[in-house]
Amino acid sequence: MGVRRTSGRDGVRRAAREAQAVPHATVGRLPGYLRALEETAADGAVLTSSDELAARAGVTPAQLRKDLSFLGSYGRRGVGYDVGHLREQITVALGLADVRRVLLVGVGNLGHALANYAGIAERGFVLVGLVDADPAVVGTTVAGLVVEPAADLAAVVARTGATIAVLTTPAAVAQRVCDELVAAGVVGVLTFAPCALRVPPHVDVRAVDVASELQILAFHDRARSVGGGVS
Amino acid sequence: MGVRRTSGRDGVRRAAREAQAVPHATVGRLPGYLRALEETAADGAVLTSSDELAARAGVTPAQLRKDLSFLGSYGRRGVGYDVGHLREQITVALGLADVRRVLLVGVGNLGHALANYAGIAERGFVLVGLVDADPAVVGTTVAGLVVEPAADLAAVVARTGATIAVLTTPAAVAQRVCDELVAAGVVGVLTFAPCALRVPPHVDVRAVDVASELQILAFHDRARSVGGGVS
DNA sequence: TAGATTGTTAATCGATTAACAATC
DNA sequence: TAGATTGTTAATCGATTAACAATC
Repeated sequence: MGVRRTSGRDGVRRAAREAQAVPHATVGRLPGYLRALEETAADGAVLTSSDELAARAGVTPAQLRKDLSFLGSYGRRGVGYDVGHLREQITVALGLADVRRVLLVGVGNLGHALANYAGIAERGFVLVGLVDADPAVVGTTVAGLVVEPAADLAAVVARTGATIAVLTTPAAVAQRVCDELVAAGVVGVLTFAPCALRVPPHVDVRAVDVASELQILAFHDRARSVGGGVS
Repeated sequence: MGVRRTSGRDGVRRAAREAQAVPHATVGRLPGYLRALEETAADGAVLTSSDELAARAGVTPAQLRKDLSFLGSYGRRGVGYDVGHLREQITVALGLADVRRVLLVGVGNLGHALANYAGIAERGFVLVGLVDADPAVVGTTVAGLVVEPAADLAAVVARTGATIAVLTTPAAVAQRVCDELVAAGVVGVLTFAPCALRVPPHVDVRAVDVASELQILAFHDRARSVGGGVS
């Protein structure tokens, strides 16, 4: 920890080392930059600037340049950024150079919707398996995949080589399923279950809780009506 | 801005003033604390501690106490926190004392799933309207509500008094719909569309992008395989 | 050369952590 | 009183911002 900025020779090894040092907050914004670059590319532009890209991504140009500087120096002063090249660099930085295999556990309403969500396949992932505990759902085909029983979870992970899982089970079973996923070798979990998940340090959890998001919006809504309305 | 800690007399007025000063990061964790308290209450406990509550919420006890201190002094030294009372205080702080009205725009796969998501109603919100642009969907009943046409959006906001909207439209129309929502008086937007939304300063946006979340997981996955595996 | 735009530095700001005095 | 646990302080840490030198 605390790798101090050196004068900066040896290119490749530096890039590899620095990847470790990309701040969390920056990593969280990289997907937005990638999205912005894809929009720019779709418009046919070959070159872009921190001003344009930042505007598209909804951040300040200073923030964007700072963030990109953690990945390397991929722009040209006085000129801007090559859209295709920067896109490639961010793709590599995010680990999307090769497609990641995703397993979805819990094929209820939400799981069903996510399985059919095109954005997943379009942005570097393949859905490789579906698992559910409900016998009425097991065996049905969703998004081109046959739903497999919860009892086979470990086997499905092993067979598919999934490293990332999407968890859309009821909260009551989320921790148990998560433990099984981790034991089977999954290292990233995106959970929609409204409960905290405990995982070992080598596993990464991202939690999306729709009700929590609404509650955060409610706070600001309230603050607006109660407070004097300053800014 | 920058209200300096005063010696701390006058209780009620202070609570109201300080609500303005709750840090963003703290606000983001309050829903988790509320959830943890609800679990604790369900277990029949009347009293809890920062240790227990923090464990349930997945944070450190120091973090939890610091966060709660921004709301006021609702615990008793040497004793702990009264579950019901703290729950009430956080509920009030989040602006959930009275139910917030939510409008959902975009009744596709995901919108359908969210409309039927029980967690929304259970945690302080009422779904008051559904809007979609597709004539095949308009007029159908989902989650007990009749889907209304996109052309009536402003009228639906006015009639229902919705202040918060959930946006599950395609990215291509998200900004336009968002503008209409804001013009109609909505002050909080939870969007699932994979694009940055521009809103005036008095409006709050929370964005959930499933593919972005997966990409963030991919980054850590990659860092794990490339890096030496330090921590 | 003049104008444009990056990459980096340094200053500021906000969040987290740890320790402990207050107090039940 | 002794033990427990909060609420607060101060130190640390990380993130953001703004300005500008480097350089195309």
